[in-house]
Amino acid sequence: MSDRTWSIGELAEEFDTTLRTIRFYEDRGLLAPERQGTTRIFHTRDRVRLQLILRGKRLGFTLDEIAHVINMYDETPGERGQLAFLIADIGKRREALLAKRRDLNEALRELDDLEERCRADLQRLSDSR
Amino acid sequence: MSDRTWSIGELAEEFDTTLRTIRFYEDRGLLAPERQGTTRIFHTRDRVRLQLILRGKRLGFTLDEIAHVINMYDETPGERGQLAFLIADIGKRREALLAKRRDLNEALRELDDLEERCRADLQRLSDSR
DNA sequence: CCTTACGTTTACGTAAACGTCAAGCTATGC
DNA sequence: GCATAGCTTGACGTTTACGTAAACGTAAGG
Repeated sequence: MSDRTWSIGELAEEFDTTLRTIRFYEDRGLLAPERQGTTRIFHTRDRVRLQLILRGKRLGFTLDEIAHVINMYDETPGERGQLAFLIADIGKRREALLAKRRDLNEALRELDDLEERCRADLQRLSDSR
Repeated sequence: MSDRTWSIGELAEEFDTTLRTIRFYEDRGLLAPERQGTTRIFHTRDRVRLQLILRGKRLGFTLDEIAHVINMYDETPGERGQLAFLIADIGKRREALLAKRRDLNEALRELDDLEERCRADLQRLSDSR
């Protein structure tokens, strides 16, 4: 597909992060952009990985957890046993995400309750005048 | 309601956290348990707050953000202007949670895709033998 | 009376995730 | 030909969220 490439600055701007952060992710082995001399060249593949990383961060995962998941997407092994392991791993990851979604939905419900109470309070203020 | 109380150790065990963590939250003003002498006595109110804090953490919010939200639940002001502010604030919080849920659902979808690919690979391995 | 369990404060340590210089290379426009 | 913009690698600093150790208080049980 798109064989466009990006500089580190372009990616930082696009995803509202910093050069330092992107370099840090490379240091941690989460990214491995091409090099032309010393300069980093990011391909679509790297871009996608960066998006995965940042999304993981927004969801409160650590970089280690994120690295784990990213490698799941990467290594897609051909061997039988490894595939079984991977599928089991996917199950665990899904459970973690679902747990998070339960937390999230609960928080949303409570927020709705709070707003309702606020609106009721406002109504009462209007009525009593 | 329940006028039961808890020791710091009981709460730590129940929510699978540590004494240090709970004390730290008190230090940061997120909890303010009763004192009998120097010993902390936690009431239902404190317990609920602790649950809120831990859930917030699981969702990747900072303690500052969590403090903000907790205070929203607490201060429920009676005045008109403050109520309007609070409602606006609730809107922002909700948007943050919804954004997080979008991220989450996307991650879940991709995980499903990956699993499907794995199962297809397994199937192919079985077929070719 | 002494241990054991549970609690307390104080204070320094630490891991994660970057921020912030410093010092230097490189390519392009004027 | 030189300033400017953007990139590079160190290396030390900072914030957040606790961990950990020291030194001590308190209440119950054998």
